[in-house]
Amino acid sequence: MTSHTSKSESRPRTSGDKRERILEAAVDIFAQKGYYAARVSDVASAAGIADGTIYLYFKSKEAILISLFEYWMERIASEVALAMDEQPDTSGKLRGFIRGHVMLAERYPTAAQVLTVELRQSSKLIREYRSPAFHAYMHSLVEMLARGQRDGVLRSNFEPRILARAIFGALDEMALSWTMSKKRQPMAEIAEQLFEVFYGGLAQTPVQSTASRLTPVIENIP
Amino acid sequence: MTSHTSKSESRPRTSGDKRERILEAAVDIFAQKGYYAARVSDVASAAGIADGTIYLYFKSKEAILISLFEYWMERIASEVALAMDEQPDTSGKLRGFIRGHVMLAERYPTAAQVLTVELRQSSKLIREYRSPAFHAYMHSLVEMLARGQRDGVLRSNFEPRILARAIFGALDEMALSWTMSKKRQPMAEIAEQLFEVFYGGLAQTPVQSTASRLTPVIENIP
Amino acid sequence: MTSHTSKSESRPRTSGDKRERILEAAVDIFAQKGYYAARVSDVASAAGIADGTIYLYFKSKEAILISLFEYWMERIASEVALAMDEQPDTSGKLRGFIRGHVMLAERYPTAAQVLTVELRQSSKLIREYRSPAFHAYMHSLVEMLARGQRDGVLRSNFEPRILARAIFGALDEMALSWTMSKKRQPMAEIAEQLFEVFYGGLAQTPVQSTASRLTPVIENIP
Amino acid sequence: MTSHTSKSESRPRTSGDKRERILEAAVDIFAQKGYYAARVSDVASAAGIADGTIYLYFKSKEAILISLFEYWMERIASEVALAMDEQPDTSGKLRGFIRGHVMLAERYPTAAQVLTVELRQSSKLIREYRSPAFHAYMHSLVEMLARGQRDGVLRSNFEPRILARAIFGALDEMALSWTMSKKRQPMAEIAEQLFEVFYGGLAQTPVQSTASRLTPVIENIP
DNA sequence: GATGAATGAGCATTCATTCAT
DNA sequence: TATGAATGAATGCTCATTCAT
Repeated sequence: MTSHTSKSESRPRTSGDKRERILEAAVDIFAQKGYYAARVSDVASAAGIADGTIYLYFKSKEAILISLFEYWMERIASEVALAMDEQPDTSGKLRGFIRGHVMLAERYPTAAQVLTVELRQSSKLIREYRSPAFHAYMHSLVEMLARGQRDGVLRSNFEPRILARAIFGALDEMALSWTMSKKRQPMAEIAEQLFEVFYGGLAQTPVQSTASRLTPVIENIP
Repeated sequence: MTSHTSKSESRPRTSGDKRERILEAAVDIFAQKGYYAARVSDVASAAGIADGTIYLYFKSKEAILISLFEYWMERIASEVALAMDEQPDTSGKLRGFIRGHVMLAERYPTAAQVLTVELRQSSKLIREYRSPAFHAYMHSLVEMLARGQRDGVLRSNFEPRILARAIFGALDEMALSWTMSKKRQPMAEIAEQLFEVFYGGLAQTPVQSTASRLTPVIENIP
Repeated sequence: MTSHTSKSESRPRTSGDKRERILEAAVDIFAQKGYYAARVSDVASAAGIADGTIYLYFKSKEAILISLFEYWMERIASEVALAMDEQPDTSGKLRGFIRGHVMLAERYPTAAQVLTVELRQSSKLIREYRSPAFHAYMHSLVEMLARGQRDGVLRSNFEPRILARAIFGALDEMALSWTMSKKRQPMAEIAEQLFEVFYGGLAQTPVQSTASRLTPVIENIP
Repeated sequence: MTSHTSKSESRPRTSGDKRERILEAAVDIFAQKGYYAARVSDVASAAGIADGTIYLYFKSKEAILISLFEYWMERIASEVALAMDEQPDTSGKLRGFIRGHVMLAERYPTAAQVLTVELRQSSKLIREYRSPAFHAYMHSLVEMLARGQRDGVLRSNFEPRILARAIFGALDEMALSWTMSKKRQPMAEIAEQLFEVFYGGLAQTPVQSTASRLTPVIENIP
């Protein structure tokens, strides 16, 4: 996925692997018109190929959407995995996770739009299709929270699966409202606010944002 | 909207105001099949009326979806407004807000499904249509957070508009994953976990869930 | 049919026999929108009555069109019959016929429009329905031409049925193009030109239009 | 356009350019059922193609009618132009014009039926659409009459535009009533009668059809 | 592989007509 | 008589998918 993915304009692409060109074109077209309003022929001409050629690479229109979902969820999953791996402690891992997710949306707005808006509509996708990449994504978040609890860094009065989902929902909504808004605030700032609130709520010892803190020690006193 | 709204089965209804019957039928049908897959005639027969009669009450299929959105956003908005009004302090208001939203989804699962899944798809709705009820909903949340900050109860290092959106995203995702899951955990429990995390992250003095706390006093020391 | 028949505007009528009000409204509406594009409810509201009431007076939408046709063909037939009866000789009768037809169109343009344009479309009307009034109209013209031939005033080298039809076609087209045109020339002038050409072509001794003529005297010679 | 165009039966055609096949099928179907009663799928199956294929060649059902009109008006226009060009004098040109028009109707009765009956109905066609071919047709007739007047062959007491329209109306009606009638008289005879009447009425010196006459001499006396 | 003409199932919407009041 | 809410049959057009070239 090259940088021109984020262009909402849809001129024919003439280089690169065909399957990838179709996916790139599809992101743009789906983001512009929405999945249902988008025609397969729109995607084809944006990709600079014939309509029929689409079907040499994808089983159906919906298969394009699913592939798109998998492709981007993998990117997000690996992005957040990387960000988490770089950090030794739970605090850093959560910050990395949030930043990773949210800043990928900043880098690829059209993709973010498709993921947040269009994906919820396809009954097949949401109801029947179980995405491996999405599960990997959720799993790494759940695991991180659970480990934090085991290590005593995070409180034990929440269920990791619930909170992981809530965090995902918050991040997803952030990405959505950000792509929809006109005046876009830097995602790094948004990510920091979210991190502080979530970590503050999840941790035994909440961070004190920028200021130095004495409280942690005391906090552990029951 | 009576309790049978939540039935996913679609036997013809034979009583009540016709416009309302259409809306009730539409929730069921849209939840079952998804908005795009649902046919107008499905809605009509679920409502026990002729296809053409739909158009005496709604301009188009999409108008049904919009009406549905408004109807339920108003319910959610008034539900959370009520729950907040009953509580004097920010803590109680936030808890009421979260519980109000999430438990309405528990009571009306099909409606929740339509709101969380189907509504994101209609380009008109999300992109062009600006819902008064949704804005009222967001506004009350933003205001509550802002007041909490002014009162010194909440930290000042977050922007109410950002966090309000994040909370909404989390609640929306909770409603979505809850309606999708097989074994449904009581929403009250989920709500409590979310409340504690969010309030813990937002407040100057985080709650200590069940246990007694000494920390608050100390927390205010910079 | 009162003079406001010719108004293309369609405000509700509130007086007069209901059946007649429906016909008056129908002429206006059909002339404005065309028969197929016109809704029965348009006619009803232009007539100031409820939709269903139409069906107390007419069997169907098409029945309105047929009644309209009969009503106006009778008017045209009686108009031209009157004009012919006032004249003793073939020449005068033909002039009366032409003037009668064409000037009725001038007086009732919307009716003329419906008769010339809309009537040809209804397959039932043209193909299955045989109008008594239209036949009466054609018959009087055929008879007049035949009598002219028997009297030796008109040439014998044409078939009255053929020429009657041709004259009707010419007059019908005159009415049509007149109602369609912006700058409308007085029908009296048009009628005179048509009369002179037709009579000139049909008569043993053609008229000499504006110039002084000696021929009239001769015309009467068998 | 091959000769089977005139068959009113509508068996699927399997050869020839597809656009032309659609037009041929449409003439038959429209003549049989009328434009409004005809379904697009009727035309498609008569043309031996799928419904959707129609829309690869025509924008809409109405576009077929318009194309039909243009196609046939061009044929008529070129037919009468040819017939007129072959004749040196006004008399011969008028005869050629009348014969050309009327005998084309004899050769292509279904097309004649569609042109005379169905075309008046489409509001777009008659009211909004201005046909180039129809104007060319009328123009050549008007010019011929005007030239006749300038040359002193035709009388000057008529307006070419008016009489051209009247002649067209007469010919159109001839075509219509001929296609509607059971026992069809040869169009050549009809054409001759019309020619004699019209030329007799238009000319300074009318033709003396078959029999010798003495009147002409007298006629010329002012 | 690539094409793009052809396919034909599918559906929102209209509107003449009915009938309970 | 008069109403007008309700009906439901009818259809032009779209567009994902196929397949002969």
